[in-house]
Amino acid sequence: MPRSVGRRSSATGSIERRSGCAACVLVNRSVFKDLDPESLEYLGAHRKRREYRPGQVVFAMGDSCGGLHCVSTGTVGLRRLDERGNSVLLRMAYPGDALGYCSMVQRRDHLTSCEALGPSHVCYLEQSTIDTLLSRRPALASQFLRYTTQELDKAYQAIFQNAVMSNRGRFVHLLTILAERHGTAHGDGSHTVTLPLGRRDLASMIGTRHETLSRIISRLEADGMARFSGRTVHIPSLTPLRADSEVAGHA
Amino acid sequence: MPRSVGRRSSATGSIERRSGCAACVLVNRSVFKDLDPESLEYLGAHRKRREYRPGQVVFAMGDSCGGLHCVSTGTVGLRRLDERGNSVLLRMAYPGDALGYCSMVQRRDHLTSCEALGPSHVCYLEQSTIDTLLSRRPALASQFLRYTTQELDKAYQAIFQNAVMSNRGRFVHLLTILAERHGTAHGDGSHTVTLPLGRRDLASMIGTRHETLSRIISRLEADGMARFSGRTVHIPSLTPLRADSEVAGHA
DNA sequence: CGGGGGTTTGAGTCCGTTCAAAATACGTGG
DNA sequence: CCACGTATTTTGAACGGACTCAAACCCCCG
Repeated sequence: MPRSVGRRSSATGSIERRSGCAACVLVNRSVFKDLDPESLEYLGAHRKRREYRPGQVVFAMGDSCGGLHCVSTGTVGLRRLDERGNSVLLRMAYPGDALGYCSMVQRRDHLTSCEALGPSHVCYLEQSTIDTLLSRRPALASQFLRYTTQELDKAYQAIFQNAVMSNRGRFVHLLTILAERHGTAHGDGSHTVTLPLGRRDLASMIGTRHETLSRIISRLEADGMARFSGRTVHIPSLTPLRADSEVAGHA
Repeated sequence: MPRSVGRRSSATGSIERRSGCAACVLVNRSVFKDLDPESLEYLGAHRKRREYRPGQVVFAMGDSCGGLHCVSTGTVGLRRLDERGNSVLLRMAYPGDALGYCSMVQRRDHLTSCEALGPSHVCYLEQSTIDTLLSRRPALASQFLRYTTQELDKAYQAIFQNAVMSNRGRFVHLLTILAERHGTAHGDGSHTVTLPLGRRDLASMIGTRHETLSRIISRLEADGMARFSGRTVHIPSLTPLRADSEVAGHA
């Protein structure tokens, strides 16, 4: 059972300086962003904050959902599995993102599992805490609604692009997104990206096999669009990548 | 501009017998299902109900979103297009389903277009009407939240299946879903389905070309799993279809 | 009877998958 | 620090599937 840090305000990380969730909320743009100080205080007093190492499981498919998770630092992934061992990384979540809200709202067991992709901190909020806050602050429900509809739009966009783009186009598109999140830009417009995922998970995100992804990567290198070395990618320029994912028809 | 029927309670259809949305709400399970009679009355008084013929557009991508649409009768489709003429049918909606709520919640123009797939009735509710109701009945926000999270779960499930299943598996799966909605069961376990879509849209829903879909259909007929004649499908038994979509690995 | 859209079929090519093996990176313990 | 075992990634070859382009077909409607 996660316990650890709790509400101690004199803890190590700089994020612990301020009590509760105030620090998170200020730097990020979570669903709690417009909450008043009193509610934030309440939230901070009732959260359980826990550290996760890469690969560690936050919750698993089939687990009962007793509340809401919220990413504080790091990167986590939502994964779905089936009986035959297929694994797909459905979504990546970053500080401020909520996790497990579908199951919480519907009072149902988790349909996806969640694991840390890098060193991360994830907070946990009991269902009762959220319910109390929702009844006291109706505006919070609107924020949740805004958040879920944004995610829904993203999901539909992903479905559309999966239907319309080629494997290569999908990967190039994924690469540009990852570059924005995990890349550092250099003066000459080139970027260096440290991917938070292995080949298998990258392949699952574009709906193909890791062998196929390897060949796609080879071709990208042959075209001079990127150089791959393990999880490190060097991209001379994002422009041709974006152009590629725009044009890339179905085959 | 849609106008027409409005609040007249002595109109033609049987659904018009009861005033307002009460009839819709009772038979279906819309987001308004648990609303009190007074609110339903308010809703019914402020809705604009309109009839659509097959192919007619309810709203289009880029249109400003001034409120919420709700399917009353029939079947409608949500479609997304891109610059190069690609068209994907993202979702089908049935009586009780809400449309355009993402754009309404986010106060943004529509990202998808919506058109009637068969003869349909769709109601329109002004943003202000929904806002008033939301402020008077906070429980309505919870219902919306439940609805959007359900749709989000469906979307993720679709992404997962697109990533994991073959074209044939995806189509068989789609076929079983359409059979449940649009099929009539016979005594011997066979079903007759009248598809509400043409081949092109069917193909777009599984992310392939209509030529490829034609060949998939040929193979299904060769396997004796279904007989196709235009938009009419006869399915001897759903059992082998379900088994097929379970097993069908990626290729 | 002649469009015109939608659907099916055909041939060729490319792409993606499978199975298998080699190469590389990684973590552990000696 | 190196050796080792393990997991991941890359590459190869063969097969099947899917895409493109194109033509024929069908059906509904004017």
